[in-house]
Amino acid sequence: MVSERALEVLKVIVQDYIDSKEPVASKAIADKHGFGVSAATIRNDMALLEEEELITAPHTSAGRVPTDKGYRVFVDQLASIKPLSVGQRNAIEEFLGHSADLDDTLGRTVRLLSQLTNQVAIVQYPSLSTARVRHVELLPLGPHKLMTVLITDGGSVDQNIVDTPVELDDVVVAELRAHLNAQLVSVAMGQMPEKLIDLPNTVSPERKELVMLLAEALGYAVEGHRTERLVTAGAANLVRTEHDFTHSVYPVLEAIEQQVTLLKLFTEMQLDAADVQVRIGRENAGVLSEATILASSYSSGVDQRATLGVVGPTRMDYSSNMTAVRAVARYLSRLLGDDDKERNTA
Amino acid sequence: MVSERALEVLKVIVQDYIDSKEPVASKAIADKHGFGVSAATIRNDMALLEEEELITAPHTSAGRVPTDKGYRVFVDQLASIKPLSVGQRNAIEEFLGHSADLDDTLGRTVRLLSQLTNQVAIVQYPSLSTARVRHVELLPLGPHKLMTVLITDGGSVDQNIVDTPVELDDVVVAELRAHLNAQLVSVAMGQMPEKLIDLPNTVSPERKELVMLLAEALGYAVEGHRTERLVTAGAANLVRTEHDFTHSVYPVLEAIEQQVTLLKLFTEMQLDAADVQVRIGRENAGVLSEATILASSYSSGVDQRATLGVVGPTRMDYSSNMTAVRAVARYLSRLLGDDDKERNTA
DNA sequence: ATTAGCAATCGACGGTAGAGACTGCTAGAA
DNA sequence: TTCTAGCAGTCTCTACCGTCGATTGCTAAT
Repeated sequence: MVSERALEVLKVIVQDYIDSKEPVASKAIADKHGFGVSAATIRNDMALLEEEELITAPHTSAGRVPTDKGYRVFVDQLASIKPLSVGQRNAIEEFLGHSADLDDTLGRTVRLLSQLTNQVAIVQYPSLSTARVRHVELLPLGPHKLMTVLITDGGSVDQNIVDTPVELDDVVVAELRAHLNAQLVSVAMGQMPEKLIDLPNTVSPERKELVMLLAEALGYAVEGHRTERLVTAGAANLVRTEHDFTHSVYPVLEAIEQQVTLLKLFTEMQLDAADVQVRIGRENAGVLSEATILASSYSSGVDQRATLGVVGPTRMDYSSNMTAVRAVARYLSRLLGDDDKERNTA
Repeated sequence: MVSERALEVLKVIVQDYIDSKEPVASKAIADKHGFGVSAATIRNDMALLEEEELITAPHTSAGRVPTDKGYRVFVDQLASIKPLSVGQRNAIEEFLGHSADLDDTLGRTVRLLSQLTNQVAIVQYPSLSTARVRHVELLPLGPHKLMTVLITDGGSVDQNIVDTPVELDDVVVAELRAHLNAQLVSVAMGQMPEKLIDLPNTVSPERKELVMLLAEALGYAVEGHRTERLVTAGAANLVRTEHDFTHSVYPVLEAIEQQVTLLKLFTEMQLDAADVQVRIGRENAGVLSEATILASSYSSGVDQRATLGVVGPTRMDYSSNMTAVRAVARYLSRLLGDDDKERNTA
């Protein structure tokens, strides 16, 4: 077991190393942070910490750097909570204002988070399988062209254009619209595929073909929403911190762009939705084994949770980044949640 | 003036350098590409080319690399047109299929272009100031909530949610919808702001306040479309080619993410809309002075042109990348153009 | 448990030497 | 003229050496 003071030493090592990017020496610790003991004593503690694999020395005559395990202990037990800086507060305030729709809101959020943390920020679109259809609209765009619009109670809107084989007048369109809404409103997105398959059977035979086309178009919209999606910002930040990676950041950037790895990770992490989750270095498999992921979940209405977070080198400012992620997640929840409440009372 | 053979030598230097990333030596040229002359003769030609500042030697005992000017001559006079490879053709074919709307189409396009060229790909949204309003829709989402939907003949759709101070029944909404369409359909997006300002004056006083809210919401949609936007893909590719930049690629990536630099550049280049435009190294001001931009314009319906292209190091495969950019631009024009034709005949 | 002192280890830096890669030049051949 | 062969000159690259400084781990004393 390591002593109380040894843990303090670990804390100082992590903080100094994050600051300076240089291995931290025993003398530097004794000088700067006193503890009332000499460098030799610090060295003994460091030997202990090394035995516990919490720190490691790049080579014999160098100071020590934290291991993944060391960062883990730091995050779990030692990190003090930094309040948001004035600049960060201002940035969040400025982020307020008109936001047109979900796309816009999430786009702003991800840029905000990237600016606050100086890392790559990632926001997952809410999984809409629990969202419900609020309204289906049909808009004639011409005698043979119809636009379907699918609106959910999450505030998302999707449209598709359908070429109709037969000419449609407004009366028919109005009938179809009424019928579709009667059938589909309040259906959860997760139930939509089966509902849509069944849809053609709910109309008279001569309408069947047409309704199949409409069901197909609505199916695309549903599909586009059930598919998990991410938005990212601040990829350049990863290049800035390139030296913290032993190999190239290329595969990391690629993984971020491909999304699939991160989506898997986010779904895993979301299982436990409490506060900010941290995955450090080798705790992540594959190309992300040199990176740290901070993530938190946010809610966009009842039962709809999604994840947001940042990706960066293991050598990052855990305290302030965790604060930022937490703040943005809460903020976004409030923004989307309030919106939702408003709608429910409306 | 440089001789015919000297130009051939330049061509070989460019091609070899692109391949090998190493300065090209006179002996290598004589060995591989014969010319029926000895390395000494090639050296004489190289001295000439150096005098013309088409090539340069990193140091005394090294081969030569092309200068920006050398690449320029290569592109203008020497580059042979490479047909698309089978793989590239397949990728483009595969890109066919259902594409839901403009966002989706451009998103696929930019990923396609990035894959074809292994560079950062960029697609500009069509400037919609010449697009016209096709339809305005009002959807009641509740007694105090209304969604406005603005559809243009470019196929783009924008929606906003409005909280109405008074309760609205379907009859009123239908009236408003009819009125808005009567006033706004066929108006060019460029004319919309003034039209919208005038809009409240076209209704009875008791409706005025409400219509002002609607006009504001529609205004956001118009604004969102007049604002130039870019989508990008393949940022990781820039990191892959990092060594071709003397300094960090960080500012380059940042400029791409910020968009503003590229938008300016694209607008400049679009002036002359013929074929693929190339800007090499120092021909670009600022942070892009070590990069090359290939761009071509595509049309999305009558009079609506926008730009698309790739950004990469000056040391890139001009022949195949120019072919790819050209092909994708034509392809996208056809995709959007055909769509438009269909609609016009419908 | 702590400390002072000291030997040992290793990276960083600078200088040197040799090998290898090209070029530029010169004198002569086609 | 145009080209070529040959050669000296220049520069990079690599390896090697030695020194310097930083830092540790150990030991013996407190």
